[in-house]
Amino acid sequence: MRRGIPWRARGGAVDEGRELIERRRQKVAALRREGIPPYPNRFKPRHTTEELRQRFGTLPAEALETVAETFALAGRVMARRDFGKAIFLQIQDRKGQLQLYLRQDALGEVAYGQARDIDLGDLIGVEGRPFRTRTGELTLRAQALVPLAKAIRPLPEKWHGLTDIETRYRQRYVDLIVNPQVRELFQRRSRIIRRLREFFDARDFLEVETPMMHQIPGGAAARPFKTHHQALDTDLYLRIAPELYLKRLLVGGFERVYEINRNFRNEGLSVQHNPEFTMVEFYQAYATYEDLMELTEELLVHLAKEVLGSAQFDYQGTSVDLTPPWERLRLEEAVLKFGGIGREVFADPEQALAYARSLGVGADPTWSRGELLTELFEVVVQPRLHRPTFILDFPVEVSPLARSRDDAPGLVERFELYIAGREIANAFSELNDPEEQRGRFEAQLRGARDDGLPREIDEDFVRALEYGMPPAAGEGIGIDRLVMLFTNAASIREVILFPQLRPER
RNA sequence: GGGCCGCUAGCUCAAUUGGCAGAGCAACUGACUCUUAAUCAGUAGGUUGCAGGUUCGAUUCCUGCGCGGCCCA
Repeated sequence: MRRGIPWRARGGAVDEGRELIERRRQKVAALRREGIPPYPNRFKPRHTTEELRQRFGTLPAEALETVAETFALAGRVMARRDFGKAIFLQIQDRKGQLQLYLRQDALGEVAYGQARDIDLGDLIGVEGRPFRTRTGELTLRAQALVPLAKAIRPLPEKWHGLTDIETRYRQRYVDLIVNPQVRELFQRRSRIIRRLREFFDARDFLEVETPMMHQIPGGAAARPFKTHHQALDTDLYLRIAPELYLKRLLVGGFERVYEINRNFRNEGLSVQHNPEFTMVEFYQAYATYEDLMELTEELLVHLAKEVLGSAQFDYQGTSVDLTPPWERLRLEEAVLKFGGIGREVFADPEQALAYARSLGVGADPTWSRGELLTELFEVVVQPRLHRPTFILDFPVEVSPLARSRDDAPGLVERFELYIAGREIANAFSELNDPEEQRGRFEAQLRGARDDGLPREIDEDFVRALEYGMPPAAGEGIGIDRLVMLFTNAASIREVILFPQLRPER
């Protein structure tokens, strides 16, 4: 794995701190020699640091002295202050930290001698009674101590901690040990997803799981990851969207479904894009995109209040207010408004193309009006959509799965939700006319540029529509971006436990 | 893919114009039975991301590469 001179440490990712590690390995060997297992799994913690804090956090010292109960905690040693015949340790469990007090006269010489070999980062079990130190800190007076897992690598520095972004992502486990705010962020992410589930469950949606491996990638426009199934001797694609399967379920009679799961897109990485990302996608029969706008307002306000306690919060230095109703702006109107141009520009393809090129959009005459418009939108409008805004009525040629407007067949009943300049959601009234759907797919094939993307009509999806899909509306919400918003994270990598990075060398 | 920035001890960071690679924490030895970034005395720890070039001499200047960050496409 590591190349180069094999007989010397090279400060590589794996070999760093050889001496520090070697010293700790020797401690492990010493424990074994003394018959003390360094990695036992027998100790059962009966309490957490939080329980002690809740029960005794405000109890005065004298009252604490009368507590006869012993407590059993397990945790990681985060700090150590040694006084010769007494030691203070700070241990951390999933709920927080608590100080331990070890005395030679309480533990006995043998046990105390073993305790002196405890290193920062070790996992230990401890039993004892609580008391309050002279400085007022709630502390557990250790009566017995047991090693649970010896750490042979040192933790980062206690004061500055771990700040190197690359190491934080590559070794997220260390990040989580030493950076409490990171732990809290992922706890919040979990809470957001739990509330999301509750929201849909309460509205009689059925949570489902559809294939992650697709024979025909569909439901979105994106380059897929390709893989191969040996036994079937078939190429498969990691899904770029679950849409076509969820709509099959509408056909099957599940009138309200949702799925929270990963999508995979084989495209660039950025502060807003990770190759695998989590979406909630949901479909409701007999609803329109108008209904989903209201549902989305309700959902996000609900989540914000549950998770942040308010519909108003700070994001990256500016305040966001989710109080409905949110602005609704038609796509073309938005481009005209923010671009400061007249309607006539889009009446004339040449003028429109020239305008796009003047803004650095690499458009050419093969682009449809709709493609030009959506591209211009991204450049001219999107970065300036700070307040929550629904962008409505996209061109049909960029929305092959959406239902056309009854009054304007070139447009579809679709919205994208933007908050703080970021696309958060995408929804539409679903196209359920099988003939029209087939026509849209065929038009797509005809208009396909040679960009290396697999092009194939999902015949089974059309066949499903032919059985009759109830009129419906569906929506996808990017969970990672939502979590970014609710955790004030500037990069999507901050809200993904193990973001994709280039291989370490 | 392009531009800019970064990469020095396990961690966080210094190093003047190109002139002896350093500090704090962590570690190690010793002292200390109520500390809170404990304190005190001492010790050890480096292929300065990698490869090449310029130079008497390179952490420093140049080229290429790797990884990361930000911006752009």
